[in-house]
Amino acid sequence: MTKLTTANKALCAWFKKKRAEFPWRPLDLFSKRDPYAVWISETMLQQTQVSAVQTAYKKWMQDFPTVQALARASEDDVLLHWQGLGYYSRARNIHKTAKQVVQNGGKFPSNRQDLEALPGIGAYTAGAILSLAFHQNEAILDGNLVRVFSRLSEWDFLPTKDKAAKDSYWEEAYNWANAGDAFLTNEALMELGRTVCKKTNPLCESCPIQKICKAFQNGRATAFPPQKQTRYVSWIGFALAICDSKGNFLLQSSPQSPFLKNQLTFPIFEYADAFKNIFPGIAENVISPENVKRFAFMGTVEHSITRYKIQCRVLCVEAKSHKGLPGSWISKQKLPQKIISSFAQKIVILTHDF
DNA sequence: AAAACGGGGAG
DNA sequence: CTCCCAGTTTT
Repeated sequence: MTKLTTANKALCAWFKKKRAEFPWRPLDLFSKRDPYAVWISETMLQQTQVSAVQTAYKKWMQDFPTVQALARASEDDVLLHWQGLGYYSRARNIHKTAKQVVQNGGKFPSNRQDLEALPGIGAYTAGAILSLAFHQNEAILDGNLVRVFSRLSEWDFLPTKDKAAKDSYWEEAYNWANAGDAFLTNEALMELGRTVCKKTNPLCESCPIQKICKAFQNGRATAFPPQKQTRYVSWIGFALAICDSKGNFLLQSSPQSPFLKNQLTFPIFEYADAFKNIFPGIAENVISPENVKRFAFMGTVEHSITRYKIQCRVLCVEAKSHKGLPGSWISKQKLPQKIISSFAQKIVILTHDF
């Protein structure tokens, strides 16, 4: 019995005993899971913390219980179910893939290549579906496993460093997947990373695989994996909430914005002088001064989107006519269902006093 | 290889 | 306030 096999047994025993209950986890640990449910939960969990996903997942599965039901739904409805999770391209890709899967007979592919050809399914999600749903010994690699592997071997590099680095991590992931039942091992490794082998304050004394962990033995767990530097960018600008006399608001996608590029929001601009109390000249790119009936500054919205720290002044404008104002005119009551992002929702609130 | 993509929550 | 989190796609 190899060292890894022994460690894997300890890991899985720990997982069976200590695992948390989640809506996407089957009561019977050994049952094969519905590939559709695995796909939805694993995609929701990408870059999103477990606690934030639970409510959205339950509602989703209630309203779209099968891939067929999802394929039939409207894009607006799908996005609405994704509200609050962020990375909305994930929802659009899911919708696309659902239609594709139904088109092809409603069965999910059961091999890596065909799965990864589907929109929104990459190496991680494909491995998750193959192992958790089909019980194949396929590997996964996510942030949790990277942290665990980095500490086990004291690897001072991330898989994003270069191809060799990526190959090392995936090779380790396959070693684990083949050490026992991958459907157990994969989830156990993620659970270990989430609850024990944490980024900060790791609980090494309760770790079931501390015997094979180099970083633990050297008391250097928190030195791994190496830190990646993120730099934040401050973004100052304003949003135009343009309405007509009946209370319809103009929504556009704002391609010149560095964020929320492909979704319906208020026109937004980066503008260093956004805090001057005048009608900003740049607003005239959207609406001509002759078409302005009245306008008012409503306040400032603060929000973070990926690396951008946003300070956004909100300017409400009543237009005399729709002429020369392309986009979608949405009634005030329907704004909350048409606007997906939390950022734009904050703007909606400020328009109430206009 | 690097940047883009969202939001909530922990510390 | 800063930082992190069950990745994928595009540039």
